[in-house]
Order: sequence, then structure tokens, then C-alpha cells
Amino acid sequence: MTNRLERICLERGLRMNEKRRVILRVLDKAQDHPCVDEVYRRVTESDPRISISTVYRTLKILAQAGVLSRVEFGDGRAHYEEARDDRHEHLIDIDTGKVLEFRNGAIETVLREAAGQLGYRLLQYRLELFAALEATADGFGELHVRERD
Amino acid sequence: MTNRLERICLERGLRMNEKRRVILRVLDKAQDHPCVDEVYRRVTESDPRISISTVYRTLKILAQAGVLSRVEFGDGRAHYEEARDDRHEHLIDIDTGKVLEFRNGAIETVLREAAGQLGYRLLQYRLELFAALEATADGFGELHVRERD
DNA sequence: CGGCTACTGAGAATTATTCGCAAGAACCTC
DNA sequence: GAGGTTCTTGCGAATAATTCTCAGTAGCCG
Repeated sequence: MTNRLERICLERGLRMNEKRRVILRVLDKAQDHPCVDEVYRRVTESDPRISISTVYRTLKILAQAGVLSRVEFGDGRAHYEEARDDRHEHLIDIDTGKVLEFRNGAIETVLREAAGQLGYRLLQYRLELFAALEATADGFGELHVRERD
Repeated sequence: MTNRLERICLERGLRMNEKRRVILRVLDKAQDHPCVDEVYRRVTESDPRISISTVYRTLKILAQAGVLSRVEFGDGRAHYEEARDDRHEHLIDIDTGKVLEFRNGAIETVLREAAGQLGYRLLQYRLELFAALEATADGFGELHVRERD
């Protein structure tokens, strides 16, 4: 079962080999946003002979090819996640360091408008929210949010 | 003529000396968001004997004390600006690398609401818009930020 | 004035990441 | 399936931004 990411790589003219497959598999399975070291750690569980250089290089190439997305959380390291076409935002829980993903179309709209008011067209943006759990429950019950790292 | 920033420093229990005054003056006069190297360059015009260590250290301390704000524009360097109490956003022109500042209360509102919907209270956020003048460029291309500013 | 501490300069150390190069492997062509 | 071009890999060295160490210096408060 050739996975989805592997197929996309081939479509974009990237060569495929077992090391690259291992890296792709790690990111395909990841439920979080691992940094390079963490990807390396996971990757070496499958193939201890892979080098950190290769991980750095491959992640960079895959991000440039749009197979992965590079995210930065202000911790001085690059984090990667599988690229998806649905834009989503990241909220970092100040207390636990956990990263929540959520979607909110209004954000993109507001930002696009703000850029527009300056005569610009928004191409891309970097956004991270730092927040703390509200002391009081809001009584709206379970919100379905994927908890990630 | 003791400047405003210097006064704030004293209020927060920071010691004052001529080197620190020079750094403060540079940031007080700055109309942009200089990175550490750039601050160092400007500072050495007044006092060539100041060291880059001191610039790094002082900028960090001043930012922690809330006298300055540290901003990151995705170019891998820290940039500093005088801290102000009015929240403002940054838009990076991807063609020129120029950084525009603007105010837009709607942005903060939307972000605060988004956090609220997740049960969180927004404490802080990092936001950078990358955009091109309406007329120019098309599509979501590579984003490269140039030095300076 | 005197002392407790914070501040400074210089260079070494750290951290994250990229580069250079030679060897090895994909993939296209015939 | 052989061959060759070009991409990929591993390793260690190189960068780049930033922090740390440490000894010497100097604010600031009493």
C-alpha cells in the first residue's frame, strides 16, 4: 500500500527510496508537529542507519515540494507536519506547551481584508496563539479539537 | 534630556550607564525593526567600544523588562522595536522585504474569539502577514524575506 | 565611602541548520 | 537489462544566531 504522500512525491518528480519512505511514513503517522530531532528519533526506530543530515535535507525538500509544511512555534526549531489543503491555526497552551489545531475561516478573512486595506494581497501568514485555559467552563460541552504537539 | 525609555528602565530597576543609554537611543530613534547586528552597527557609530555581546544581552534584558519588544519575521533573526502599548501588526512585503506596521482591532478581536471558542483565554500572539502589492505577483509562491528592517 | 551586585568585553560554547564532497542508487533511454 | 545522468546519502566541517563563562569594572543604596 503505497501511501498518499509517497504518491505525491512521485507526482512532483522526487525520487523515492527506502529512507525517504521511512521519513514519509513517520510524518504520515504523526499526530503532532515533530521537530527535526524528533523526526530523526522516530525515523531511526525503523532505520538506525539514516543520518540526521538526510532528515534535515529531506524534510526541507519535502516542504519545498509542498508535501509537508514547515511550522515554527517560536522555540527556535522548525516543526513539520503533513501538508493539508485546509488552512488551520495553532494555539499553544502556555501551561502545558501542547499545541491545538483548529479551523477558523474568519481569521483568514480578517487578515486578507487587513492586507487589502493596505493595498496588498495576502499570500501567506504566520500565526500562533498563546493562551491559557479559561478558569471558568463555558457550558458548551465538548469541542472537537485535535490535540497535537 | 533623559529620554522616555531610560526613565522606564530606571522604574523597572535596571541600572543605567552610557552603553545602555546608547542602545536605548538607537531604538528610540529607530523607525524600523532592526535585528541585533543592525542595532550593533548603529550603536558602534556612537560608541565603537561596545561589544556585540552587550548588545545581545541588553536587548534581551530590555525586552524581558518590557522596554522593548522582540519581533520575529521568519528570517531567522530577532528584531527589536520600542515597546508600545498600542498593539500593531506587521505586514512584510515579499518583493521588497519592507515591513509595514498597521493597526487593526478586528484582528485581535477575531483571534480572541477563536481562542475563546476553544475554552482558552488569549494571552499573546505572533502574527506576520506576507503579502504583495495588489498589482504585482500571483499565486502562493516561495516566500523569501530579505535582510534589513 | 564601601560593598553588594549587576554589567561589560572577549572568546568559547551551544544550537539549529546547511554545505562540500565522494560514494551509492533512482530512473530515463535505448 | 545495461548505461549514464542526476539525485540522494553520510560524514564531518562550516555557518549563523545567540548564549555562556569569567574576570574585571562600575552603578546604586545605605
